[in-house]
Amino acid sequence: MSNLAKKEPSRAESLYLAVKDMAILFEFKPGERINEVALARRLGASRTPLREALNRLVAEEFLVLKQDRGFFCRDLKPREMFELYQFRAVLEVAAVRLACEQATEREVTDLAHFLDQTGPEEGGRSSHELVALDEKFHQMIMALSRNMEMCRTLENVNARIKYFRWVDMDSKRPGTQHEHRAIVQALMARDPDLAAHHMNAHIARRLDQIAAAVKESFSRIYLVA
Amino acid sequence: MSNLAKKEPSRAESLYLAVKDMAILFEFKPGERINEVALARRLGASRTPLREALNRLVAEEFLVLKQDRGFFCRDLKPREMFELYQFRAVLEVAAVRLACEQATEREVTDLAHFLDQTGPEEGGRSSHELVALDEKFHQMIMALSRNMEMCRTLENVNARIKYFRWVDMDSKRPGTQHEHRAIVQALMARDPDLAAHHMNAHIARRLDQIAAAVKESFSRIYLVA
DNA sequence: GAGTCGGCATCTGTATACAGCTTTTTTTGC
DNA sequence: GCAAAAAAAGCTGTATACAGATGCCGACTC
Repeated sequence: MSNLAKKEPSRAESLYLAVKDMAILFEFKPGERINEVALARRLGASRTPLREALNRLVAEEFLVLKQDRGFFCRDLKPREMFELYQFRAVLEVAAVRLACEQATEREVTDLAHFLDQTGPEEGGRSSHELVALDEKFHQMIMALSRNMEMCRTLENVNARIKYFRWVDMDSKRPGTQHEHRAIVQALMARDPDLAAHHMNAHIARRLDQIAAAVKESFSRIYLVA
Repeated sequence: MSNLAKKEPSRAESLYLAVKDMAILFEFKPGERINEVALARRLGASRTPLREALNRLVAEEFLVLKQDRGFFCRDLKPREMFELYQFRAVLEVAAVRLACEQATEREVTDLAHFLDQTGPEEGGRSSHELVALDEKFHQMIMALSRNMEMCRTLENVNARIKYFRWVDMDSKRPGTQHEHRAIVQALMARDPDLAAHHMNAHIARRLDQIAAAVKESFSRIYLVA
């Protein structure tokens, strides 16, 4: 039939995905050293492809590599989380401005539809699901900016703050949906300044809760263990 | 004396730096396949640490990895260059706004001093030197934003467009210094909107020259060979 | 003469072996 | 009994070997 049949990914590739997930979930504790031999055995591969995966994750800032001492999990520093949130705000504000120029009518109405379907408020969803939906909404706007580079960077930032967002999402914050709707309305009106204003308020609102949420993150990370 | 003596970097680390430089200089032609055995021999190492370096560069988008076919040099696509320039503008506009709030008086005057020392206009410098100075100026502002994550991302973007900037710098554009000065003055006045305006104009001015500069880049890349 | 098949050369992807550095444990000196 | 030194264990960083995939080239077919 098809020789388009997707060939299965290399060991290094699947290890990369697996270890990245583990890093996102903080299955490695902050600052913890990663034992290559043990991890390779656990994941059923040898050290060579594992190390290639680990090197990619160093470049993406999920891990840190120390000379002759090996790979370590990144730290979880409040300051770093703050900067990532700030970065996210910068990216998304720029994105929504560009989207005001670039998006087609169809795309904007699709976005509004997406909001409708995900319901007015949480509706019994887990925080993982809620974050996934929230992230999806924001990624859709980023896509409308037509800038793949910014899109890729936002994905990286999102992955690095995801754990944190799960925690943050649990300390309930109503009105998210409402804020999203304000953004879409500004987008429909093709008003970049207004859209940017709403987007910035939406994200910046969380900035001052960061210290508390980092504390909470720590306790969860170590409770799981 | 000191046991702080910096221990020399690992093979993988120095290979990473060496190959990154080669990628920046487009010593690999766009789309070209990289022969690991040949490159490893040329750089005096074995394939294992070289592949670790190459994997890092894939994560940084200097190279592309194709299943069972190896590592390839990134393409040089006008669209991609456009997006990177746009991204750079977004980052730097945000940075200068933050700098208006965050920078100390001392830092701003240092910045002005830096401009003075680098002279009114080029003064017989090579385009490599001019780009280095220009980049330095912009990185100094980025540092004033106090956001390390954005700083790191800007470094990556700059590295990826550096070749392109060398070419662009050659097709002389006077007034750079003047524009820089306008940015610093707005910064001194702590006027974020004005500073952002100047920064954006400064970078955006190049956006429409991109198609031409990419063409020119191609011819240079292949002439060197 | 164009196209296809088969075999050969080349190269990548992975496992494994080993040297050297780090960390831990044990031993020694006081 | 404690601290420092020495030895042992463990782990990383790199080289090398090998299996499997890809791409090339010539022979054969129509």
